[in-house]
Amino acid sequence: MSPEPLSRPRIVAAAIELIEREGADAVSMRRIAGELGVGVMSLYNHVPNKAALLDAVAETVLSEIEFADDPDAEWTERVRIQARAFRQIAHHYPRCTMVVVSRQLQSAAGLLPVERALATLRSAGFGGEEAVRILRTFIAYIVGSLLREVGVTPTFAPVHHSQAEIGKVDPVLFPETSSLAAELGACDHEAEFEFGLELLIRAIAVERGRHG
Amino acid sequence: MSPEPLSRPRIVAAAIELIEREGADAVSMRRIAGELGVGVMSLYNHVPNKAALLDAVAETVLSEIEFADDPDAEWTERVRIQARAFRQIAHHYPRCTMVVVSRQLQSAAGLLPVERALATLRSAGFGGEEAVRILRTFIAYIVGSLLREVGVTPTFAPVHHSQAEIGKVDPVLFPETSSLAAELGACDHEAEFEFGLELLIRAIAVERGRHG
DNA sequence: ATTGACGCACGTACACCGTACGTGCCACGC
DNA sequence: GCGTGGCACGTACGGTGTACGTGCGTCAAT
Repeated sequence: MSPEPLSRPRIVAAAIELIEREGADAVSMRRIAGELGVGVMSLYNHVPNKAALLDAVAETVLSEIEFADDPDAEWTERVRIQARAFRQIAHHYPRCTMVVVSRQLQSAAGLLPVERALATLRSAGFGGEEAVRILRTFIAYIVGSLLREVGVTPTFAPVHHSQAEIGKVDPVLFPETSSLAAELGACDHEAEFEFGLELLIRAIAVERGRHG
Repeated sequence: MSPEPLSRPRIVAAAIELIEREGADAVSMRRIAGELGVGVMSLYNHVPNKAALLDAVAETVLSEIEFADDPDAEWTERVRIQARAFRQIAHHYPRCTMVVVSRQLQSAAGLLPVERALATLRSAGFGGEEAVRILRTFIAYIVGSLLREVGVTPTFAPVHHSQAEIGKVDPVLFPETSSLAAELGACDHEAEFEFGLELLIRAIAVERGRHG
């Protein structure tokens, strides 16, 4: 079937493709082996186990985000760009997003965005402790936004049917929720993301103005 | 073993206890049945399947968060309190947090916090669309924070060993990361959470002052 | 050229998983 | 007294991750 030799990158690529095509639940070692036209146990010559394979998936996805950093730009613009770069994950690999977010990796791929962000913040004049704090705040916001965007978090990212679903809430028990059904049922993820991002950036800008 | 009759709440409680004791991966229908001293298939008389059981777990955990809302307080304080209430989850049910966050539920338990938050924001004078936007921003931040807190997100919530781990990063490839190893290795989750929360609340307060 | 070792694809086997289905008990309404 | 329905339970099937053994191809040293 495939003349090229089995290899770790080929296995990871097959896993990513499978996740995007059929969802993370569909991933099994047998399934991946099938995709590659290969025996199941052959995979274990290149990957120690399934958990490590999923880590590799996360790492690969993470390493593919494209940073277009301009060191001469305002730090606010640089932060914006880095945050948006992260959000690309949800676009390029929507079904992998949960995998990426739900495993913690201490590999280089996971560290590089951290390094960039810290460098940006430090060069903007923030202290070390401050930079770490700000970074953590942004990551929390970004991770939470991605989860909503890929439809995993309970706040009405319309999974394409919720328009109908949402009308069902009892208007006397949940007056606000039901009167805002239209707004809750629709979600322009990009606008939503930008809104919170801008909010955070502005808040941090005034923070910096106050004591530094 | 247990004279009390099997029931859905007893099953859910056993599942929660098991998750907290051994982690979400340890959950299996057989395992839960074992905990209850009961045959596996008996569970299916009360719960349609495992996914529904996990939904029930999420719903139960969510329904146990305690809101101490004071309708007379400033909206900023009310938002603070509601956000902190959510964070209780990570304290009371740390290992369940991922389960809660990773399933979207449209049940009453999931809707009640939404309703409360919307009511608070509307009564503070925000428009409908605005309120929904702000709510989504807060939820993104809170969810992201919880994930970091329960040690699932790749930004160095010290899993209790990372102090050692973190020293390992190459100082020439990752100068900032390695020079800030101490700050990255430690994390006062409460302070961290409060920092971002305050940032968001202040930002929204000025937002409101500007056009409404 | 022969042999040895090693890398790697693969099959088999095992323990565990979710759950469809059938069986039997027991407590209730008629 | 008798049906009936709810519920606990056992068995069984198709799926999972992976430990282990086997055999083949290639390359190194003799």
